[in-house]
Amino acid sequence: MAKVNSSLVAHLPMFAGFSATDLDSILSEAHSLRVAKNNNVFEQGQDAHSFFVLLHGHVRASRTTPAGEQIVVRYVATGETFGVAAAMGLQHYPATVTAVDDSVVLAWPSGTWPRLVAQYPALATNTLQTVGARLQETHTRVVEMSTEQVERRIAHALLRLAKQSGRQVATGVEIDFPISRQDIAQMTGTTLHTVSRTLAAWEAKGLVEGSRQRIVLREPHKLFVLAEQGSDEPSPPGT
Amino acid sequence: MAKVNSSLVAHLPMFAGFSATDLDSILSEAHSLRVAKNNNVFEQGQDAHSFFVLLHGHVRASRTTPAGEQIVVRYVATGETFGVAAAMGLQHYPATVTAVDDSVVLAWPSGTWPRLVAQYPALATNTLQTVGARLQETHTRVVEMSTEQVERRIAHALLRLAKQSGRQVATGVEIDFPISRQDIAQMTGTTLHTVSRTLAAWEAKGLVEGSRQRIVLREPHKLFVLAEQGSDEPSPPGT
DNA sequence: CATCCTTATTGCTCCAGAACAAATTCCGAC
DNA sequence: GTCGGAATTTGTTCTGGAGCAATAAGGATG
Repeated sequence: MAKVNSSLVAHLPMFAGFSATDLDSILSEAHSLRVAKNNNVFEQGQDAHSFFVLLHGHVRASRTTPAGEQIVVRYVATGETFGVAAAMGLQHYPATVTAVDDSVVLAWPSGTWPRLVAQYPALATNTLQTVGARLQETHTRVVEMSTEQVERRIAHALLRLAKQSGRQVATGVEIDFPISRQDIAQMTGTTLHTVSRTLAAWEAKGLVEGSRQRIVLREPHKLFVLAEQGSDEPSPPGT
Repeated sequence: MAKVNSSLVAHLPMFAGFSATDLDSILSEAHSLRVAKNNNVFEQGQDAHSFFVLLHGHVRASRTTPAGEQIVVRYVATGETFGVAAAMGLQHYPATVTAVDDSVVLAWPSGTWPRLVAQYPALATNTLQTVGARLQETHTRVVEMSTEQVERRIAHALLRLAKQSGRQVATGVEIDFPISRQDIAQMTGTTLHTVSRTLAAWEAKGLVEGSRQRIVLREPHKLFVLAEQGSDEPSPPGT
């Protein structure tokens, strides 16, 4: 089994408050795994055999409806936990996780969770915080979908992606993994057509630049203003 | 301080796996509190001073956007936990919780959480499961909002409410607390106008009956079919 | 470098449902 | 029982963005 250096993961929220010895012990139960771009780490409905930490790369969690439509649940950045279905009491994975770039994950068999938690209770509280934060984000998304129109939702989604996985480049902040118009549509509850049109309009205004599977935010601040108040709205007086 | 009988809460998911002695010890840190209909238990943005279990009644959690629009995050039924912001690492409540009926809650100061968890680690794992389940529900809601049209979303929302807090009555299943068209609109991301029209149409078909703040599902099964496949769609062949 | 396939762009039509606008009904308070 | 505010219903108009239909532009493959 590949040996993982505890210093690589010591700073992750999942392992906050653990000594190097504890960490080594926890890591000894895990194995690391390469997942090539466009391959699934696991699939929706499968038995939740393992839980994971993403060491390198980017993966996407998505759900498929009975009718076959997909929506993107979230993108997972390096260092984040995913697939903790078993800890949440689920027998099966509620979503499919796919590598959007060549990625490396650390995997623990779900069976080890109860024992690890019994021995290191902080694992449970750390995970609770992570899951809690995700719940808040998802509520925010529900609020946005309920109250904002498409343009602002797309702006919010891009800003969030840039914050989570943005990379400074010459012309602005680039989203650091391949992402299609379709993906953005599935994150914002719209169609790839509308996303394409919206980005084209922004590109004409110099707010973003993009090409196939690539987006650079040239003017994050202007995008932020647009996300917060919409493109026309004559800034509320008295506020 | 009002004494709470441990047998009242022993069966709740929050306290699964606790002995009567443990329970008494945990309960000794809590106090119970009456909240009259239409009063808030706490408000969005306030310091997260306590966490709660609902002993009696019904409360609603809602979020307000900067622009002043409200959306309903969820309804809490008897026995459920709410306000566990502190356990999730939040300083402030992310939503406002309002009693929709005269209610009784059990409250623990947030400061007791770390100590309780240290002493009773199962509290953390139980809470993790609860929060995890809520995350899944919220994802389901996102999926619905992304892929279904209004009529089906309303049907799903009603069925969920009926499942959670339905009461058998002569003509069907009644939702066991006052809920307005506006509330349903805020749960499904639409307007009260559209909800009113939709319910009126269903009432004409005998699917539901309703009056001010009251809804009875007369034909839950038909509503279910509608929720799953829409009102027209000619049942997919070969499936 | 020719072919194929995936992704992206763009024009056009159409409609679900939002927005606006009144009425109307119900309930609690005095 | 009358008054006043909140909840609901219902009619009408309007539009954001979905749906449909091509076309174009990249990348990958052999």
